[in-house]
Amino acid sequence: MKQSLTDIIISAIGAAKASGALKVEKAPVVLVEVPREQGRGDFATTVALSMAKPEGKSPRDVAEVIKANIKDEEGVFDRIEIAGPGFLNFFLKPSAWMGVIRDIDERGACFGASKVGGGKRMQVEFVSANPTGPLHIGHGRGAAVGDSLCRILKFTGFDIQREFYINDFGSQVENLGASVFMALQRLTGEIGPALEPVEAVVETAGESDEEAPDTANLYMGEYINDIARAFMADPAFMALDEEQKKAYCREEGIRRMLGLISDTLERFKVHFDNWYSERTLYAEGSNLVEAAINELEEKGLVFMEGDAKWLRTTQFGDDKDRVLIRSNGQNTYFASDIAYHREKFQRGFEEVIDIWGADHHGYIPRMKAAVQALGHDPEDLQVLLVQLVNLMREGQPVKMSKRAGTFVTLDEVMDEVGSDACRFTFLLRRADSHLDFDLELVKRQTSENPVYYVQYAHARLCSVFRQATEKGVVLPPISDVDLGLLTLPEELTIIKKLSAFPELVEGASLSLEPHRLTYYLQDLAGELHAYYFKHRIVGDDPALSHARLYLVKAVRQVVATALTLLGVTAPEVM
RNA sequence: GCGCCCGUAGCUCAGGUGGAUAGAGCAACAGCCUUCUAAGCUGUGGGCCGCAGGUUCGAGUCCUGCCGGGCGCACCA
Repeated sequence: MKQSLTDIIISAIGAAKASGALKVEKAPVVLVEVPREQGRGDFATTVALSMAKPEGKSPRDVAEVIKANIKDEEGVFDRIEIAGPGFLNFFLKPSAWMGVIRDIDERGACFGASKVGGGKRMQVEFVSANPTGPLHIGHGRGAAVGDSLCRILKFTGFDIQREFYINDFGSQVENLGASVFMALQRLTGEIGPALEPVEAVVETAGESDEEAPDTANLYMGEYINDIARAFMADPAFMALDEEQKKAYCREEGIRRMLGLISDTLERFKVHFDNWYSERTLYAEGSNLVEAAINELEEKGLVFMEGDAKWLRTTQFGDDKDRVLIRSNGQNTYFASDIAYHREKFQRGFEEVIDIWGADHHGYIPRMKAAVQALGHDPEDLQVLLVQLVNLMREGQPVKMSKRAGTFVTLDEVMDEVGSDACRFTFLLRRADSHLDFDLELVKRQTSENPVYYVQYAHARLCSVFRQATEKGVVLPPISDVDLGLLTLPEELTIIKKLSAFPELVEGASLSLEPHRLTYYLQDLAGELHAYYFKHRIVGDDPALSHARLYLVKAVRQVVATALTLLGVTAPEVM
């Protein structure tokens, strides 16, 4: 709708040029938008304002010329007005909108899908939690944002791979192994009872592990004991010697933790296409970290200083140069991250999106610099920051403490509020703004909670169809239905909103902003509820009933599609 | 001290990539169920868009400075 209008305006300007009414030295950018206020038409354009200066005419005069040159071959315009300083306001005939309902009926779940992505190969890496503990609520937000974004990107024609990066190389996994081993020793009585239970080490989204292995840094959660108990139950394990047991605790511990993480994610409806192990980068015979550093060295971007090896990231806009290999000979995490990102591009991805905790924002310039140093455009790496979540209960902050028996893990939050409410709430704000997650509020099934408001609209419409069927209503093919009977203002409002869905999805995709969908859904659900309350869908007049049923069928479809893009279910009964 | 993000209604937040008279939910108050789901609807009040300049036909949106809040500034991961 918007696009065809844009074309009409462009050809009107072309016609004006041909007749000499306008000079048009440079083709103007024609932007068509939906005016905020009622009464200013269905669409408006400001071209006349931007063309006034180069044309040497007043904006209103330019608008007048454009208007005079518009050809309405299909008869969609009710009228065109020139308003204010030179806006062109277009008022469409109601009949011009009805095609949307047919379109939705025809395309079903594909309505809104597009090919703007052009099949571009993209990878989205998110969550990437250390395999040292269960996922918590912060990971949950990253998972919800990342997964919905992937759904939206796919829907708009991008070729997407979801990747989880496993940090299984550094000291944190040594800590995990040591933790499991110690739990084992305690459970078998080899060492004394547990120390005074220390608060579980709960990491924030994005990870940061302190210091070297040391009992003070071991993980103490009950999940560690669970893993140890499972090992104890295995006679083959108990027959191993101490060194073998330690190694098993580490390796099998990682595997089990990843299993738990994966289970939680699946339950959250998040599925990764690929799990990439950091160890891969250090594979014998093909050490990718060495290879990456060598490549940078060949480009003359590496230098030695103070026995350390540095990358000249300042050449690409970073504030200071960064160490790749420390003076003790060990690689920095940055070095393996460079190798990792280099490898992503080598796998053929044209664009790579990383989703990080917002506390890592300082890391972006050096990573972008590294990507450039490797010869890529800095825009080929997009970093999406996700702010931390404040977990609350009844307005009071919840301490992230296992000992206090408060909920911290994503599983526990899902137990309490459910996956749908959890995901929707995470997507209720833009990713980079702080989010208060109030367990009581999210759990509450009232109007305070937008999730149910939207889902209810879907369930309600399903119910309408059930009732209609029970009454013996048989919906004829849409070609036999007179949609022109939909003349109520509420009906037109809804139809216009439906027709805006494809461009909304496109905008959410290109700007990487899944939260736009939650706002759209609340809007659409609101219009539907108001309409439903005020008017009967199925009444005495069969022709009108049929038209209205097709209208609400379209609403139900778009609500379902949008919810699916958010990873939230569209219930048929509530 | 330097860098990034944020500041919009009492609260929580939306406001494509500058457009016309500033948006929603919640909270508050007053109403609506013999009729397709009241997890719903209707109405009312509520604003110096942090402050001060600048850019232009036009600024919540872009630029500069200041104030206030968050985060980050390792040869950690």
